[in-house]
Amino acid sequence: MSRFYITTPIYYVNDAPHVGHAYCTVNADAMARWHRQVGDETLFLTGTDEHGQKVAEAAERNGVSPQAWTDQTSARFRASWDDLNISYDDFIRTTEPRHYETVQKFLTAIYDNGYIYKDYYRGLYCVSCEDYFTEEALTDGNCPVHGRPVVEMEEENWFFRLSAFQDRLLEWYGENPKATTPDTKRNEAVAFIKGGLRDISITRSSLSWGVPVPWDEKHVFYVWYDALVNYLTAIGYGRDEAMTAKWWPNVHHLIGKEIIRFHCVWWPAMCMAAGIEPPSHVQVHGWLLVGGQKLSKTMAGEGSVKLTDIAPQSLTSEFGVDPIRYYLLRDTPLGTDGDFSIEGITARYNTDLANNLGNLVARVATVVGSKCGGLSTAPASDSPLAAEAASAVEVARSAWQNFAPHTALEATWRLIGATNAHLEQNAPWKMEPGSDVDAVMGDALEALRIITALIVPAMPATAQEIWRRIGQSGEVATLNFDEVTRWGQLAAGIPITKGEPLFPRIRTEA
RNA sequence: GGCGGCGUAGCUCAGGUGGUCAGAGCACACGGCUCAUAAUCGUGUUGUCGAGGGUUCGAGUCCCUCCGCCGCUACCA
Repeated sequence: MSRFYITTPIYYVNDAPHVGHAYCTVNADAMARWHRQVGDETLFLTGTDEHGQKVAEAAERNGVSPQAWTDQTSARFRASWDDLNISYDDFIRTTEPRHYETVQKFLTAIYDNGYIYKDYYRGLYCVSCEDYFTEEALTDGNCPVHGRPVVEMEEENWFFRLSAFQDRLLEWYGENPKATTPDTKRNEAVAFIKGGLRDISITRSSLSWGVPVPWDEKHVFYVWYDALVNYLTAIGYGRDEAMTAKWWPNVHHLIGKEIIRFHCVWWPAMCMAAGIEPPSHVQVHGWLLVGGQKLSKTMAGEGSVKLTDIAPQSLTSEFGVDPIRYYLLRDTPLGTDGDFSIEGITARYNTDLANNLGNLVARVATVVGSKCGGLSTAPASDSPLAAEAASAVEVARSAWQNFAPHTALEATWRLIGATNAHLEQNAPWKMEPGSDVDAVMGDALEALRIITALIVPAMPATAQEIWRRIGQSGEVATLNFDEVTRWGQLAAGIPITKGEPLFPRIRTEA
């Protein structure tokens, strides 16, 4: 047995939970569920990032304290994840005492190792924004937000000596080419490092909503520097050495491509500076890009809808939780950008869920009812479906192991297709009740039993419902993947339940 | 500007090291079946593999040029 530690980014509380967050979180959840199925001791971490100037400002605008504000907004993420059936083991908030303690210990270790020094940050500052801008970011030499002149300012900051890690990072990526996947994203990070690393300021003295710098009370850590450390907070860094040693550095950070630099450059360097191993793996995913007609009609008065405008719950309430989970996992391979559209969801729903899987469950139950007295029959050990099932199981296993949910599901649906074909070839509905029908339906039921185990990571609730209908006891998700997917275990004589259609077909207007 | 990627059937895309590599799914057409959510099964059509040139006995697959699209090129979610 091994361990599996997977994380999502912690989401910024000022954002409303949207489909982009859901995409990442559902993928992490499916991965965590699969690893639990194979018996890995699993830790699945998500949470919210609650510091920084924008949060402080939003709280003030709303007339509440920053803590009260983040309490409200963090809860929206929990509600979204509960709705999507996300099985996180820990939900971290960066305003928790445990996080303050770990951040301070971690950054003090870097400080003690000599990689943090005091200097002045110089830049063009907009007084209205209370923010710095680069030359290129200006509009006609003025602040792009307020259109007012910027002033050259300098601020005393603490800096992290990122430049000291350029060679070590390159060496590390040379030895660990799979530390960031897919390769194209790793190449991006490496190219960035090769371009030369500059030191970066990691504290602010202009605001107080952050983790205090232990050796300089006038400063708080810049939000990214506190945020990245959450991955260590959850495993007790600085507080529980045994727990930290147990989970680190074998972690899988699932992130979006927009934050590669922080996770694939800064974060490994920070770990090196603190004297611990860098995270073993960062899996980068692409973005979903909004397309389609309906979305634009319903959600945007004029023009384009952004993915960040779409609340996950607006989708689950219309299509159901498992269909949305399935769509997010199946439609877009992890690592590339994908299209997001209502038409796409509907197509997946009708084709894969209603026609293939749902209909299979229904027709099997009906024929068992009419030809086998409603009771299960035993599968044949030499059924052609046994080989199909073994193949699907093998492909799925390898795919989940390699962060490719869409491949695992594709293989599962090939088995569903093979099972439908098996029924067509044998046409049990034409046969008289007896051993021939029993053999055909035993094979179909057994294939369905294995299919059910295969869809657990993607559609846990649906899996459990099919499990119940085919007369199996207990929770399918708790059964060992390798054992439960072995052909030939279905017992005869168990009542099979027909039930309502699992996924009623969606009628689309022409 | 520099570095990197992409352009393959109507759509979404597979195609390490050149020789069944011209493919899959969806869509479409025809046929079968009627157990099932008008679902399902079988068969089939579509492509000068972005353009041009080169290397080779042989190139989506290597080289050059061009066209088009995209990403990264540093800090404040």
